[in-house]
Amino acid sequence: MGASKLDIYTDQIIEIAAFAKVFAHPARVAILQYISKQENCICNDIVDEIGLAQATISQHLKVINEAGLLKGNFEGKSVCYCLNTIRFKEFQDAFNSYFNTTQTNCCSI
Amino acid sequence: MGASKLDIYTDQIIEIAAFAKVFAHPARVAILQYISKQENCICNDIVDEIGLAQATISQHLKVINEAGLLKGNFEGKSVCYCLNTIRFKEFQDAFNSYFNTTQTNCCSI
DNA sequence: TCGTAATATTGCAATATTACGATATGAAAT
DNA sequence: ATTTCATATCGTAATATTGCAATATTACGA
Repeated sequence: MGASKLDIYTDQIIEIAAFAKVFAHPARVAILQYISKQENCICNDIVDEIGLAQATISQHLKVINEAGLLKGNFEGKSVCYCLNTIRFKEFQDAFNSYFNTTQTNCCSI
Repeated sequence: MGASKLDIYTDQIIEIAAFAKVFAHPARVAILQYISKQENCICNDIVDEIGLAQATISQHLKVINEAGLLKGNFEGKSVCYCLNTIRFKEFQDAFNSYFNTTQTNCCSI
């Protein structure tokens, strides 16, 4: 096979995995970090910064956008991609919620 | 292609991506959650709980273990896998550190 | 020692991801 | 209107991941 069996997991677990997937590639981690630092973030800047082809960056941006992590002006020549900080905080909260409820020790070795 | 270009990223970014990859599959998220709840966690219990084949679970456990997230008794018939809470906390701290330094807003749309 | 129970490894098929060149699109400038 | 610039999409090749059956390993008990 190769496809994930999604029907056997709870919604919370699927959400965490989906969130983690966004960060599971260094290009996307780097892109998010870069976007948060810039006043005006257009794709070509990111291309120069990260060192991947424009098509590849655009593809990663799509993944980030589909996760709801972008906002801004998507039209015209001077696109301004920005981090959706509210959504970003949702990610952080979901991770922390998962981490904080998954720390019980089961044995003392 | 298909392989990641790792040489163009900082160590922090590669670490975050590697950490996220562990959680990027619902089976591993579920396994970690399950392990943390049990007194004695042996693989067969997990197989029954998660609903994947024993070989598949074992494979996911290997990924989790290679990330340093397991500890316990790995020998004999009655293995006891436990969550390495110290390492787990390292993951949480790395994520939070990344999240907290990546929240600056770049435009006000 | 032999069998058994529990877990790991191997090999393979199906699918997903990553990367990039080529091309399309869309808005602004000329 | 045409060109230009910035970004998106398409097509495709390379690689990675997921899942499982079959088999190997390993420790314990009879």
